[in-house]
Amino acid sequence: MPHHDHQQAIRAARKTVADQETVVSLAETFNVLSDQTRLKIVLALSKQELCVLDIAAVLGVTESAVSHQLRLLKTLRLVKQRKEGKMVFYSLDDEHIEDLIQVALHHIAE
Amino acid sequence: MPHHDHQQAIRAARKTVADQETVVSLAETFNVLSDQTRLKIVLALSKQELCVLDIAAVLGVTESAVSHQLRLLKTLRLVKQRKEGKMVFYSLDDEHIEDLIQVALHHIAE
DNA sequence: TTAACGATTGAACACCTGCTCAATCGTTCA
DNA sequence: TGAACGATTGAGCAGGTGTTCAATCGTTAA
Repeated sequence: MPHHDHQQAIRAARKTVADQETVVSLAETFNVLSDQTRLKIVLALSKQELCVLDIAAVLGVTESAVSHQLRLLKTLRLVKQRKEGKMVFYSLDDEHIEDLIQVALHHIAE
Repeated sequence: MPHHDHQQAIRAARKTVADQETVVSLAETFNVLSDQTRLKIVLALSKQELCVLDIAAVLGVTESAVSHQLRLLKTLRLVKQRKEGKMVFYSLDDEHIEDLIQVALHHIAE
C-alpha cells in the first residue's frame, strides 16, 4: 500500500492552479509592485496627485526614470494623468492597489 | 500666485512613502509572487502538501526548476518542508499569502 | 519667434533572473 | 553493497528589466 498517491495529488492540485490567463494576470499585478521605484511612486500618489518632477524629487531619481515607469503604470491602469500647462499630474486610478499594499504590510509584520 | 506648491507637495509625499526597510520588504513580497512558476507553486500548495515531483508534474516543468524556486520560497518563509523517506513534501507556511492572492484577484476582476 | 521648462521617448548599457544541464547527495530496496 | 529514485546544487546561458543619456515634443512667457 503506497503512502502517497501521486496521480490523485496531481489531479487535485491541477484544479487549485487557476487557468493560465488568471495566472498571467496575477503575476503581472504582483510584478508591477515588485519594483521599488514603481512601488514608491504608488505610495507617493496614495494621498495626493503629483507632477513628474515632484515624484522624481521625492524618490531621488531622474525625471526620465520616473517617466518610464509612469508609462508602464499608466498602461496597466494603475495611475491616470491630468495635464495642466507644462505639467502633468499623476494620481492613482485603482483603489484595489492600496488594499493590496495593506495586506502585504500585514504579511511583513509576520 | 503659483497654482502648485512643489515644496509642500514634496514634503507631504515624503511621509506617505514608507521607510526604506518597509519598501524593500514590500517589493520583495510582491516580487516572490511576480513569477509564474512560483505563483503556480503557491497556488498548487494552497489546498494540500505536495512533493517536488508532483509539483513539477502539475506545472509541467523540470524538477530542477521547481527545486530552485522552492529554495527561494523557503528562504522567504512562504513554504515549509517535511521529509518522508526519499520524498520532501512542501506546504504553505504563511496564511497571509492566500489573502494577498485573493485581493489581487479582486483587482484583476476590475 | 525664441528661450526656458516640464515631460516624453528611444537606444544602449549593465544587471538580474529563471532555466537547462550535469553532477551530486540522501534514502530505500533488491 | 550497489542500483534506483527523489531531490538538491552550481555553472552557464539566454532573455528580460531598469537606468542613463541625449534628443525631442509641447507649452508658457519674454
